Amino acid sequence: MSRLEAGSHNEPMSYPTPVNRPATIADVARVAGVSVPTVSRVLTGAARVSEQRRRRVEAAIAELAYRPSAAAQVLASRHSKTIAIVAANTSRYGYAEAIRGVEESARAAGFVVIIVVVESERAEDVRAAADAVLRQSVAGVVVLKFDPPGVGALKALESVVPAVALSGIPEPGVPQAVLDESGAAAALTEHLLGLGHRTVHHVRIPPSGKEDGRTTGWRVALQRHGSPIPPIEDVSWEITTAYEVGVRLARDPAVTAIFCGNDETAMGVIRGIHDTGLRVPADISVAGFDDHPLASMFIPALTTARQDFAELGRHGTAQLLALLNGESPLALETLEPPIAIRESTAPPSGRRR
Amino acid sequence: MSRLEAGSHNEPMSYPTPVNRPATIADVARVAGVSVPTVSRVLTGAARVSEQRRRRVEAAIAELAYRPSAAAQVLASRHSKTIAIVAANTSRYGYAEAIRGVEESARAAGFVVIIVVVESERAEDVRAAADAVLRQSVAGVVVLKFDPPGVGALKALESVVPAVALSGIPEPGVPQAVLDESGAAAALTEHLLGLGHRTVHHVRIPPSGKEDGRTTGWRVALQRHGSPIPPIEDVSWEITTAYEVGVRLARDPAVTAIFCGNDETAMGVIRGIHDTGLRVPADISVAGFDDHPLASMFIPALTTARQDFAELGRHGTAQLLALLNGESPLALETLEPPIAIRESTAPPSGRRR
DNA sequence: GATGTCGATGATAGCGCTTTCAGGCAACTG
DNA sequence: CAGTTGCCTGAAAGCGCTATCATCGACATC
Repeated sequence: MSRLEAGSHNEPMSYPTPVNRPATIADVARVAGVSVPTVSRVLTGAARVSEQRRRRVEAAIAELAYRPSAAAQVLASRHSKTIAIVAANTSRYGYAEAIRGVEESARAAGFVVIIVVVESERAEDVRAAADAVLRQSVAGVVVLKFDPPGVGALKALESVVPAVALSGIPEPGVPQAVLDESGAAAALTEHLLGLGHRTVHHVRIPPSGKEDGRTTGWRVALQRHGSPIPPIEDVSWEITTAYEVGVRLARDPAVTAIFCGNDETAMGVIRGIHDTGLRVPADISVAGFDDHPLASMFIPALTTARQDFAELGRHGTAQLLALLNGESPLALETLEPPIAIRESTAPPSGRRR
Repeated sequence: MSRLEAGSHNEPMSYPTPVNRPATIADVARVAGVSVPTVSRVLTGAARVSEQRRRRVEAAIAELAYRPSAAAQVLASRHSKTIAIVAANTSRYGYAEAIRGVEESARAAGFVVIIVVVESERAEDVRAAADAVLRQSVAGVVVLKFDPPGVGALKALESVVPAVALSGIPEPGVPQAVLDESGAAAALTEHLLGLGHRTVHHVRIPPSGKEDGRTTGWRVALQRHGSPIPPIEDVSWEITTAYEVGVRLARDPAVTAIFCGNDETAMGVIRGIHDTGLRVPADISVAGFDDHPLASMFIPALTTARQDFAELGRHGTAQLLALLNGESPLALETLEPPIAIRESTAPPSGRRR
């Protein structure tokens, strides 16, 4: 540590070099007895350095516990090793899992992740998020395009910074990884229809745009079967709204099968049905979506579509990294969620119609 | 935009100023007809600028869609506006909620959040996380000290960078926000004992250290009542392990009440009990912990302790911000989780002993 | 009228790095 | 042995900002 003071001869003598100032590249160079650029070269591998000097530099780095400043590196090299995740939410199941997937892949590739929340789809919130991203000089962005704020953020960023979207609906444009929700939603609806239900009601979670893949798949399957299309029940992310919808639907004798936008909603709906005295699936069948970790523990275990959000995040990140490498990645990568038939769906009882 | 080229007279004429290069402070200064430091002054508010110039600068900023580079600001000012969240996991319920709380408060205070995952408690993983944090020149860190990796990361960082811990056990040392788990765990255990159970079994989730607050509270309550202390059942984060423990405990006729380390585990345990043909709470009572959003929707609804992780995150962040402001915050801030008695606990049936 | 005082401004010097660029040296040519 | 090569190396410049300092009027003071 005293060696850190070696270069301080022309500093005011009043106080010595602060002992805890983190070491800089100049400190390393001094200790190793080489020039600053040489240290930089061993750091970045930009050019060859003689074995002997490399060793001295590495020793000095270890001795000083030196860590290059990311900020300085970005400034000088104009290359950033951070990527931003832009999302409207960070803690709900699908979101959190997707973020986990992105973080894992990013870290594995030596990137650091910043997380930028878009509060709403209002222009000012979208702008605030975009500003935050752009000020950070990130290498690229992964946008969770699961909802209107996500859509807005993507629009604001796609032309300014390398971006990939994670989404539930394939769409031309930006590179994206998509979990094909509409196919799985249709399969689930058809499963219910195949059980003998005359139609399937739908409880919709806040959609990403005009209509999301889950709702579309449901509608398409009903149309294909010539089944009537009942009015959609909307819920918020607040699970009690699902509970209330469950209570309401249970009171309508025409309801025998319900397809819910996600598993949490399905659990709320089932609980609502349960509290009216009806049974799932004996009286009413309920299907969820996502295969939440608790879906198979719920009583009854949920019939649902298996969505691997973490995998989605990993794929998206891989695409972004490819993009940054100049490889032009497939603009679209689709994962097909398989469906899991469990206990919450069964043939209609006949007691209802 | 042509004004951007005003300063490029001595550049090679071969190609014009790249049109999409983001504007720098120098561009703003040129367009506004002021010096660079003046622009900096209106940006940071570090000194007064005449009304007239301030307007011109603001107009130029808007015209050029200028956003100061965070990296350059950090480098020049030695003050960072980013804080790091260090955590072993980002997507499990308590973790995700705590992260959400931190992010919200940080954003409200104008900070950007980077997320650093400590893979395990192994020295190399801890070091990797600490390195990542330190290279980013963050203003401070919030460490989720919920598990051994978190404990390790905190140890590695606390003396190097302003840090606060989020935890379940009050501990002297670093400033921290704590959810007093042991009190709530004891209350839950006492609730079960009060119902007439001879003792309470415990299913432990991966603990943060030797023993976490949930386990301690349980043990203390049993001791206080002079109840026998049954061997602890351990589960991993994988919910199927909880299921298996449920099956196993159901087969032991001595088991009439179970206190689980968290709600997900409780649901797995209940499902396991259910699949052996026994009923909760009729045959066995089960209590969870956390008040997961699904806890009240589960059938039976879970008796549990209400933990507000997001609030914990907000408190921790507030402490960190105070610390950064030089105000020395309370080194310890404790939130008391109240308990919620619901359907999954009841008096013993007498059919078991 | 000479002298301070003060607020607003710009010139200048870095922050900690990477990136030219030119030099030095050894190993090859012919 | 002069004339290339080619590889390492350090000097110097500069990334986009902020901090420090000197300057310059305008105004107040004696």
